Amino acid sequence: MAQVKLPDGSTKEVANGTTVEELARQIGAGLARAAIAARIDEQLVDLSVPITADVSVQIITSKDKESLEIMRHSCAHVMAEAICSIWPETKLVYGPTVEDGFYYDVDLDEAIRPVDFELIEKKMTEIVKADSSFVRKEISREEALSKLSGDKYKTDNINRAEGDVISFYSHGDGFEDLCRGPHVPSTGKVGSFKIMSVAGAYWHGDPTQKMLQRVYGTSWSTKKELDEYLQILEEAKKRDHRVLGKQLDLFSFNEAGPGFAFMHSGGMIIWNSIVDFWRSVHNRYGYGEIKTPIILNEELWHKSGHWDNYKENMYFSEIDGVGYAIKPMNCPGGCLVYKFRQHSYREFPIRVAELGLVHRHEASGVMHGLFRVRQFTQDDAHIFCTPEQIESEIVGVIELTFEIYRAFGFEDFHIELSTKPEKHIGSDEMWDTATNALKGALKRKEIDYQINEGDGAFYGPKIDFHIKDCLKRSWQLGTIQLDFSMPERFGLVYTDKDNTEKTPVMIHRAVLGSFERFIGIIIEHYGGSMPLWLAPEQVRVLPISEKSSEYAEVVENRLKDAGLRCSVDLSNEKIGAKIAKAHGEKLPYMLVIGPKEAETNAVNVRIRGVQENKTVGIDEFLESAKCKVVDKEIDLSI
RNA sequence: GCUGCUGUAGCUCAGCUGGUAGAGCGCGUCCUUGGUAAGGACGAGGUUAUGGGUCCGAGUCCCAUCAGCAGCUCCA
Repeated sequence: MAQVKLPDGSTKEVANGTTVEELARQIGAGLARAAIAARIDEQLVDLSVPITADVSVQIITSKDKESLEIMRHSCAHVMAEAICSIWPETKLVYGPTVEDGFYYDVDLDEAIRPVDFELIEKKMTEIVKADSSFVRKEISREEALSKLSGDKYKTDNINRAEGDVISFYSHGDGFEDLCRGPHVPSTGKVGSFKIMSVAGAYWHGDPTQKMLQRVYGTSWSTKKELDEYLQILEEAKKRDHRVLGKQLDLFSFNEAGPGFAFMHSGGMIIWNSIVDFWRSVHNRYGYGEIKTPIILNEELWHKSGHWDNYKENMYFSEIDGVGYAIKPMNCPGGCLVYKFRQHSYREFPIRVAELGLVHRHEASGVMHGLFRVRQFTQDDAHIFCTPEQIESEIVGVIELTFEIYRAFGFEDFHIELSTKPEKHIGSDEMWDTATNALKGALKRKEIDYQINEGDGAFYGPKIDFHIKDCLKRSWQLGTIQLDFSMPERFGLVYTDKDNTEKTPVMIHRAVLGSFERFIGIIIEHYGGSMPLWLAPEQVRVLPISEKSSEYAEVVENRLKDAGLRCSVDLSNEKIGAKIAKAHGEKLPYMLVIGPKEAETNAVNVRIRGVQENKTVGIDEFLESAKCKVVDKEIDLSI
């Protein structure tokens, strides 16, 4: 007999060798029906596992979050069988679960196309209907290796697996796959699924290896959950900044310059509003602002180390027979400005910001709307200071960064610290000092962070800031990078207290990262419905008919005098159509006016997304709107 | 850069196995002068991404180039 401890604290005695499934049945028929897998002493196992000692057991049902992963993994096996039955020459590689679903990498010369998904799903449905059991078989590592000796992918998987026992799972007639498990008891329990997409993926993520086909699928406990998930995907699609940018006439791309964004006047209003805010904050934090040239002599880039470490991403040109480079970063230019005159320790720290336009030749396949472009504006800054000042300067940058993020409603951030990469300049000692300074500042601000070993820039370690948008998607924005080597390379010095020349420390930092990308992020974050202070057009006056054109002009002038961005819709349309059009353009405020309003110097205010409307005096509206702009308020209600 | 898919009117898309382009929205003109999420009529718009090829004939089939999309690798 074995003593089984259950999650509610109770114990149950069962015969030695009782399977978990039998245990579930003894507890209750409902539980047995709902059971997907189990956890024995912290380890996830199949229901068919026998209990042979005193253990604690938790039966996992679809209510537990672990079940979804198990289900999806099983679903991946079902998909693998379906693919193998359609294309018998398929070699299976690896099929894990991912967030929201699973994929299976397969080696198959014939391309699987989206039109084939239906066929795969049909085959899967047959396998699910058969409801055949998942059967686990364990053999020794040696046996497994000889069994699969002809299969380089599975042999590789065995070599990567831990332990001496290698397990296989089979279901139905003949389908078997190397797998750690656990699995749902039978193919009928893989949930509601859908094949999502297919794309190429290198074996082991290594570009020198064969390109495999990665088939993505998703599965959920119920059809309803699957439909909800597909619905959310639809919603995210509507928020796509590439779609909204086109629809709202904010920016565009053209074949004439792949990866180079064209900012339209609407997009530039958003841009300039952010710049105004950004400048005011930087001014308050003691930054000066400079602007350095986009094209600089190639020699400079040899000196900075970019030629050796970043050449493949740079654009080059020639002027009067002399080599020039288009800047991919602003720091060398910043160093030249520093060098323009002498500096004393008394001036330190010197904080110099630059909205620098940089060009980087990104691989053609990685471009993505405003998120990944070949030309972008960094909200860069370089701080020159003494080693003693590093920590407090970093603390200052962190405070400034958080203040800016909060203005856009980003409250959920996390920080990552990246250390020395393989390709780097500077001594190990330098790297240690720099890395410790960053850690010190984070400790002082009591900020938790994650460490990414080997992920730093070639000239120094860095801290990266990540934010989460309203759809809980994470984005990297700001970065702080310590640099002890660039000042040395450029021969930057300052005169210290003891009247000797010393090399300053240089801190590179960006808060928003790239203006282009940040604008893309906030478009998605706000779903195109920009807060008043960022909205390209803030108010539109909608006269009921031509008879009110004159009063519309009066209202428009009042709005313009108050500094609000506005227009009047004088089109020959009924009021309903004008409202619908303004809503489509995501106008924050619509002021409906007719003879009634004209009589009392009033406006009837309609707010974006709100059905009810309210008549107020012009002055009252202006006062409220002006305050909302100044306070960067998101709520539009008056 | 790699793999796969896509490219038709300003936008979103239709166009079956090859037989000389179509809708809705938008745009223009006119009618209508209206009270809160799209009134009506008429009309203008396309070397079907580009360049080759097969064919009596190509939006449709084949090849190349360019661009976009989904991923992979890389990255702000």
